[in-house]
Amino acid sequence: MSQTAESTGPRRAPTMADVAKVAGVSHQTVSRVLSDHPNVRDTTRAEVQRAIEQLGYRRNSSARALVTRRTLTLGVVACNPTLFGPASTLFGLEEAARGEGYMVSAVTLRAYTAKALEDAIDHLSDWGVEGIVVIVPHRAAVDALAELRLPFPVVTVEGGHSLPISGVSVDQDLGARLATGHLLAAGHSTVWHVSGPSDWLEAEARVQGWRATLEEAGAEVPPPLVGDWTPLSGYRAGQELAGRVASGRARRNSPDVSAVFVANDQMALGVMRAFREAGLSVPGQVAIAGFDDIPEAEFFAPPLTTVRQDFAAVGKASISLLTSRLDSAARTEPERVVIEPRLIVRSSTVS
Amino acid sequence: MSQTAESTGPRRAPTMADVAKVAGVSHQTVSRVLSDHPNVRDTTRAEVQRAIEQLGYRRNSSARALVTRRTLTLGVVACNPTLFGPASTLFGLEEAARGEGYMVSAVTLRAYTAKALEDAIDHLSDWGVEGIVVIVPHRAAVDALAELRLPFPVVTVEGGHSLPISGVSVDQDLGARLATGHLLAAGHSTVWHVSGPSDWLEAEARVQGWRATLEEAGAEVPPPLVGDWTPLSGYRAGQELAGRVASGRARRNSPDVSAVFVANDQMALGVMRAFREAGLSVPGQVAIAGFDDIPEAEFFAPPLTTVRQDFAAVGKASISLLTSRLDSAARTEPERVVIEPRLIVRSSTVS
DNA sequence: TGCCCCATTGTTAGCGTTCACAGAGGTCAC
DNA sequence: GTGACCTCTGTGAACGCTAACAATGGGGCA
Repeated sequence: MSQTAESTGPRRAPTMADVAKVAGVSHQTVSRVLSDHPNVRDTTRAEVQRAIEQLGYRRNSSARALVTRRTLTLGVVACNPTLFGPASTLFGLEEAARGEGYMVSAVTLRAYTAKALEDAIDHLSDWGVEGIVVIVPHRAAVDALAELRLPFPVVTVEGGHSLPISGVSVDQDLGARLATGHLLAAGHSTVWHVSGPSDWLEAEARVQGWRATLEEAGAEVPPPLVGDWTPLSGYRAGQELAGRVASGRARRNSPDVSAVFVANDQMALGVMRAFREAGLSVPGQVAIAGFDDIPEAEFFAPPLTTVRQDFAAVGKASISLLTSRLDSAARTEPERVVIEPRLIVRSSTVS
Repeated sequence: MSQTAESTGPRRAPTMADVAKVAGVSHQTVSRVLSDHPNVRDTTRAEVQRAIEQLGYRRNSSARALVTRRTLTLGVVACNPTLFGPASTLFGLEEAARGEGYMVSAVTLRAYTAKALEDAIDHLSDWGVEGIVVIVPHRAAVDALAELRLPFPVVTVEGGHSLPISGVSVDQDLGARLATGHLLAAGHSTVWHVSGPSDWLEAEARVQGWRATLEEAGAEVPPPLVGDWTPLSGYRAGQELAGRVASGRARRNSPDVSAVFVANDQMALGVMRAFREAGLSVPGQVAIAGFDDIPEAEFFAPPLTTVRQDFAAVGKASISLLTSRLDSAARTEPERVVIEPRLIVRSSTVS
């Protein structure tokens, strides 16, 4: 960190010309030193370095960007960064971007509408980002994204594979299969499901994996309950399920509730609370599996079996996808990276 | 969202001059239209707008920043944005910044060292941020920050009040008093404490508030157990406390464990798990209060009494502090905003 | 009619870099 | 000795924008 000039008055930041004058060279030589050009005599280089130090000079990024046509800035559109998944992805992503010399500017989305997405991207464009990562696993948003023909590369995170856009995603289908399969293997005749909102791609993929696993095993497929990722919605779904347990098979011919696969850990927490309040023991009477492996999951009552997603890897992959497209100006085909989730078995499914 | 030129070839983005030519005016008139200058005839303005639309023109932010000496970019240094607090703050902060026409660039910190902080700030400086918000409530970091004499305004979040730097913080002391007082009022003879790492300012303030409350009530002050904010560390502390309950007063003359104030909700979760495993009922045998009110807290087993911090307000306040310093170039005295926390009583403290 | 003023538009000069090229001076081989 | 070539350095021209000023033309008022 260079010291700021301590002189009096609101003097302007020193420029390359100032450094050049102090070092007794031309501004171009200063530029060469700064960009590590080989053809600079060592003594000259030292002289310039000293002048830079002395003045506390910093290269003006705007001027540089203007002439090089590179802002070295990447944009990120994230939905709610308060959620563990997006936040972790952002974390890994920023680290990777910084490692490659880029700056990350993030914009969050208040609403999941095409308009909001456009506004966010507009905002980023105004600042001259070279490319963007969109972490908005929402169908409407992704569709809107496909409509936009943007002048820079775009990489989606959990954006599905239906569109010709590069993207990184965790294999949600596999994750759901792991969890559902695990429950079936434990001897449950079928597995209920509390899903995320149906317009979220991740939610849909998990439903699909869950359903396919049941069908392949010849198990009955109960109607999924729909939540909104929040613990509260899980709680409501849990109350509904607890009611079914109480009334037993009698009710509507639907199968026994002895195992539930919940589409994320937060909702699973809500489901468990509802069961607890209904006097149902987990896993004694009902086994529960979640998705995400948030840091708290291990400490739930009981510790939650869940599907771990490597969000840091997702973030890293999205940046490398983006920067590779930036470097090879050629419009290559969309690329996709799929990351495998892992089942973490804890006591919410095994007694 | 404007359309990108669909023409063939990798043509450069249109400039103001291009727009001017199409509209049949000078580039300066285009500039006037873009900055809503009043003295432009309506017909001319319309003409220019049409040309802009037609070409898909966007103002080059670098060129603009170069001449106006304003990048309209704010930097944020955040510690682990995976934690609920920092993430929520960032969320509120970004929204506020965007509202005021700024872009937010975030850098995350891997390590809590002065070096890491300097690197992060260096990185932001390289991109020409006009000011930064530092969300690193870590003593070493804040001290390091004070050493740096930066050429732009800095606002800390939870940076304490010992330094002459502007900052926003939640009244941690008050929060701890609320929680501790609540437990004392419920009839507990004293309250144990599981604190955060001692080099975190928030942790220290909470310890202070807790201790002061006990002393003022004439209650015994048990030695605080130290955690690291993670559920696991809470779990360990919980095991330790459970051991004390088991061995009763006999042990070391320390007071009964019938109430625990835990410095954050995640650790409280760990403590509760330890108690559960030790066969201790909450709140029957031990009452527990946390801090933060993470979304999950309401669904813990049992739902957790905790201290809610309005992180969104913190983020918003930090931006308004920062932008006000940006506008009034005058070096005014450091300002401080303190936000009051609120006690949320749930069943972990009342049976 | 003549003058001033205002609304509107254009012209010119930077902002602080990098790039392309030119020039100076030395080394080397013939 | 001289031309080719290499190393090092400097000069001038962009990059795309805004700010300051100049210029034009019309209206109002004496």
